Amino acid sequence: MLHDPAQLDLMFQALADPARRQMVERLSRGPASVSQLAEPLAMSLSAVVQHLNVLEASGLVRTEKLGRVRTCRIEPKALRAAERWINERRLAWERRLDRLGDFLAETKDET
Amino acid sequence: MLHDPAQLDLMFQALADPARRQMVERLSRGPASVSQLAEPLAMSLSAVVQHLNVLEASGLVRTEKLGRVRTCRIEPKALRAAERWINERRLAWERRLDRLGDFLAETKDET
DNA sequence: TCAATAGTGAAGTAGTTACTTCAGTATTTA
DNA sequence: TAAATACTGAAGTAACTACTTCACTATTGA
Repeated sequence: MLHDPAQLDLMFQALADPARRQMVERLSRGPASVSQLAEPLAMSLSAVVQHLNVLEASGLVRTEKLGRVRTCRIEPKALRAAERWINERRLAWERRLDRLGDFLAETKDET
Repeated sequence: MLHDPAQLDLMFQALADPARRQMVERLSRGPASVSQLAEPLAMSLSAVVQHLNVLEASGLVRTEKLGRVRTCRIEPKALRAAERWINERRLAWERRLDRLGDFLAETKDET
C-alpha cells in the first residue's frame, strides 16, 4: 500500500514545499500543536492548516485532537517508504556501475 | 550545495510526478535516449522533453547530446541528497522514541 | 459567564504545472 | 540529395497550488 504510486505522488509532493519540510523538520524533534508549527512560519494560521492537511493526506504526519488542541506527529513508516523508493533506484544504478567497472577491468586484463 | 532548500524543492517536486518517477526508474536500469524514455509513456515527445528538463534542473538527471541523440543518465549524488534529508528526519524521530522508551522503562523499574 | 485561545472552512486570486499542437532544426541513412 | 529520425521551442489552455481574508465554532480559564 505504501508502494502505491499515488501515495508516493502525495508524499513527494508534500515534501516539495519548503514550509512543509520545515514543519516535518520541527516534528522530527517531537510532537507539536498547529500553533507551534505555525509559530516560525511567515504565513497565516489558515495557510499552515492547509499545509498540514497536505502532510496528513500524504500519510507523512498523523494528527489527533484533544480538546481544542490538535497534536501532530511524524509517521516514520511513510517517511521510510519515500526513502526506500529513492534508495532502491540509486542502488540499482550504482550496482550497474559496479558491474560495468568489473567488466571493464576484466576486459583490460584480457588484452 | 546539495543541502540548499531550493535544490531540495526542485528534487522533491521532480519526484512528485509519476511520469518523472517512471523516467528515473527507467534510467536506474541504465542510460537512455529521449525517445527511449518516451516510449512507455502515453504522452507527446514534447511533454517528455519538458519532464526531462524538470529532472535535469533538479540535478537528478544529467544529459549529454551526441549527434542528434540526447543520452540521459541518473546523478546518484542528487538522489542521495534527497534520501539523506528524509533519513535524517526519520532517524531524529526514531531516536526520540527510543529515548522515550528507555525513560518509561526506567521509571517503571523505579516503582 | 465572558473573554481569550485554538483551530476550521469557504471563497477569491495570482502564479504554476502538465499537458497539447504545430512548426522548426540538426543529423543520419538510403 | 532527399527522406527519415531525433529532438527543440513557442504558444495556448485547463487544472492545480499556495496563499489571503473573513466569518465561524469549539474549548478553556479567570
